[in-house]
Amino acid sequence: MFQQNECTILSDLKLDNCGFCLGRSESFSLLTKEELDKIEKSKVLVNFKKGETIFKQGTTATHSVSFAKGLAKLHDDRPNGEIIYRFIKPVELINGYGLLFNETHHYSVTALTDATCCLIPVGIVADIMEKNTGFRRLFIKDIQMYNFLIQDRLADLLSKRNPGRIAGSLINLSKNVYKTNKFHCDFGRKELQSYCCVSQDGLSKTLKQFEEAEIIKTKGRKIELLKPKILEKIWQFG
Amino acid sequence: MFQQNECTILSDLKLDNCGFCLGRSESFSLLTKEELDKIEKSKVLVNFKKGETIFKQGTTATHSVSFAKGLAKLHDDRPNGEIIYRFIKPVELINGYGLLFNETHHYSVTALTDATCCLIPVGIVADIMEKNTGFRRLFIKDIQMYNFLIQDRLADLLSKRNPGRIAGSLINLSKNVYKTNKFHCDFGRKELQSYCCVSQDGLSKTLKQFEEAEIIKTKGRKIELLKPKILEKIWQFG
DNA sequence: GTTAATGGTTGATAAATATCAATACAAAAT
DNA sequence: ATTTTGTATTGATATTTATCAACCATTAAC
Repeated sequence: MFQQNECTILSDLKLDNCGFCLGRSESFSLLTKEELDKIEKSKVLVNFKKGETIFKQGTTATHSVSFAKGLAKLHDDRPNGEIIYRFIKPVELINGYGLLFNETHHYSVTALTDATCCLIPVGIVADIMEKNTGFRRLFIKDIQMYNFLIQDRLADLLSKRNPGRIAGSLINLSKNVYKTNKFHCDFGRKELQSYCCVSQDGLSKTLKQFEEAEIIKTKGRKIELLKPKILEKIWQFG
Repeated sequence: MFQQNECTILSDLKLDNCGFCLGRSESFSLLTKEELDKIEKSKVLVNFKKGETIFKQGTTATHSVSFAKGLAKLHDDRPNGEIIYRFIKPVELINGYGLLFNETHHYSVTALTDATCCLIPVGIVADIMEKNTGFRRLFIKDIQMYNFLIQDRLADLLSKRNPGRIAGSLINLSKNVYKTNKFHCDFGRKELQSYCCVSQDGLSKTLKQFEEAEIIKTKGRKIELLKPKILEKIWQFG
């Protein structure tokens, strides 16, 4: 099958047009022409270089962020080190607890590649949410879904040991982030470790074990899942 | 200071009157007279015996639950065992992800003592949410707050070892559940273990260590925090 | 009062994990 | 090509934790 890459789509739809997000993010499809205009006028497109902070936990959530291009990590910076809750890819709205709970970001988002975000002032979004019931429902549902996914992943990690944690994380990367069995990570072992919630040396060792059992193949940042089904089993049983 | 117990309050305010919840749960105070009437007419008071299931994860969330009397555990039944996310005491609304995300309960709630709940059909609540903006905001905020607390606790447990997990859990029980330094648990070690995310033997041993260091004192289900500040330190540092 | 049953504790053992230091590797710079 | 720098791996060691089986305590049943 013919596979369109990110760049083609971007040049087709023009990134600075809300049609871009419309075509990708469900909740935006319920906005009226006027509401879209309002967003179009108030939004700001911002480019981030690889490694740059998109926003930081503890700061005020002034904007609703639509992630349009690149890859980012959503992480919680804890006293004992960072935990990566999830990876963010286009098009995803990043509206954690800030928008509906209090005005504070409860985690940080950092670009892993050069990235582009569309920032919409929270006031505008709140306003539209107030008036457009359909949008509101879907928008809130969206936020809740992402929060639930995070919570569920944390509970999963908490109830498993290293092999299970790493197996599950690799499956996640393959299924939900890169959507292929053979992918090149846009980040180093440090990030993979924070994502799996495992020590860095421990990660290396378990990866080696998987490799010796011919379940995966690694070369630098390239990872290939040779036997995804066995990996699923390891995930399940611990 | 004179301390009123649960029973006194109940007989004063009459449990089957919405005034009871009104006096305790913030979001209810923003309802109009008509909305309260509507709830009053459609609500059902249900008594649960100790150990009974209030609702079970996976089932459809047909009601919004206001927990009026007793103590309950909110737990996630996972393949590897249950995790207790939090304890529920009067008056708390239990509206996890079910109400705003999909119609399914994502965790179970079980009574730890004899308990009374007020069940309000979700349709009624959704209806009022639709119309009453102030209530909606506070109600959603409430749900988000509880979800965030759970997420944050999971991340905390995940980043700490046994002593830190147990210290943190004891502090939580003392500060947020029983609101005193010397309390009698309404549940056994099995539950405490699921709450701390630690093996049962491991829990015993760490409690013993704390006791030998004269940080706590235990007698059966009675626990007294002798040096809460040291406990806080243990929590912080792992 | 004795017996059974349940729940909690304890010590010994085994497994898993983190940590440390040394090494290997890869990428970038000279 | 060679050095330099940052990153990744590896083996040895030390902690930590779970598990198992035995034991003790408390309560319930007879």
